[in-house]
Amino acid sequence: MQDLLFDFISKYISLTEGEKNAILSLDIFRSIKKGTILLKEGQKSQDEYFVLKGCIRKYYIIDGEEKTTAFFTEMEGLTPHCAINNAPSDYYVSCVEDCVLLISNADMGVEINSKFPKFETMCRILSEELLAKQQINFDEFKTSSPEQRYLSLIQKRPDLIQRVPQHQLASFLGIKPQSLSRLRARIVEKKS
Amino acid sequence: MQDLLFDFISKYISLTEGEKNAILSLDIFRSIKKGTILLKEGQKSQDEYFVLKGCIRKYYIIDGEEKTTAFFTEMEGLTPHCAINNAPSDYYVSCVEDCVLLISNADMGVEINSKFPKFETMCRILSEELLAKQQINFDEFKTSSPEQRYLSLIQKRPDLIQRVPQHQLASFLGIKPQSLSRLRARIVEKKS
DNA sequence: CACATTTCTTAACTTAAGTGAACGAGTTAT
DNA sequence: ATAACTCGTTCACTTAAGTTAAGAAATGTG
Repeated sequence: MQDLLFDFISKYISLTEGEKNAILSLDIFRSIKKGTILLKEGQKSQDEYFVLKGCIRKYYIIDGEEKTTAFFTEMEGLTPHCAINNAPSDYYVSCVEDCVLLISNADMGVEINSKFPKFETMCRILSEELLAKQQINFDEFKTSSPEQRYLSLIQKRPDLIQRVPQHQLASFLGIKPQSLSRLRARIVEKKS
Repeated sequence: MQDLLFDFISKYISLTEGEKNAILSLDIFRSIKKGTILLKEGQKSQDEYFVLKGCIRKYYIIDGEEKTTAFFTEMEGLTPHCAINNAPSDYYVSCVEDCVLLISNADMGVEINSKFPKFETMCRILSEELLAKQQINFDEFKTSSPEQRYLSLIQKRPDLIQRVPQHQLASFLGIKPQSLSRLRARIVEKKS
């Protein structure tokens, strides 16, 4: 499981054995059961999550309804807004499946960044990459219809459709579960 | 105009006179006329844009139609995806108004980051902040209707509604210009 | 100034998403 | 084993966005 992490890091920077040990000594690997809520609305937390295995989701509760806005799977990380500005969280984070996560906090980040400057370089590159990806996703979302979004999701993240409940996918696509059902039926209809 | 930049930077890190001069010596201030296209689809460019004054917009041309997905105004920066992965750009960037911009490129970034490590720290913090803001925006977009989005835009960026043409705002809100007109009429109707 | 172009609005019609309700299948709890 | 709950689907109905077209207002150009 550690290899997964170091393989990922090696795409960005090279680590010595000493540096690897320094990271391992932080002891931030966590195995977490499906359904566990990692962060609740209103809560203040410094924790950041990086998924080594499994899937976590971010959701709001608006007028009593769950609105899922993002999923994070293998080698994707979530830094909640509340960890940055130290304000109460607006949303929840929970495990869609049994997970292995890296759970780090800002203090550890500061410590490791000051010890290993190249770590900061990696974090900056990662943020910039993620930001660019995020912007492309947002652009695609804005410029397409729910049906197009669903078809594109089938292409780009086919695993999500399997591992995530439909009603969570629906709000991820910006629509209601009933609309997703109908939309799927419409697509099947068209094919035939 | 330089003070605008240094005031902004001072929110994140403190600069010595020497460092300020090093930045000024890069000579990256540019005055640009309204309507100028800074980046075209298909073009490869390393340039990054930071708005000191004015407004730039990012748009796609899909099936012959302009789809505006983002505006950047004072103290906001755009690092096009093509500048990161060195691939042809998917979109256009143009000036909505006469602008004063900082136009930098990746090489200059590398140079200044290696000379002044604290600059890299600022860039990382800026990316992370921007990423978090971006995610909140995306979440809001997903969880609300076009009408709610428009009302929220009036609250959060009232200037945009004044300085940007309606049809560009429409695609920014994820709808057609005609729908925005109708939606506005509907809101006025409700008020009375 | 007059002409062309762009921008915004309105209208009628079509299409798709939201809403409320009901149903069956599968799961969990008692 | 039965009851309670969740989840996905379907249906009928409502509401709003997409589409096509037309015209008015504002802007830019020769």
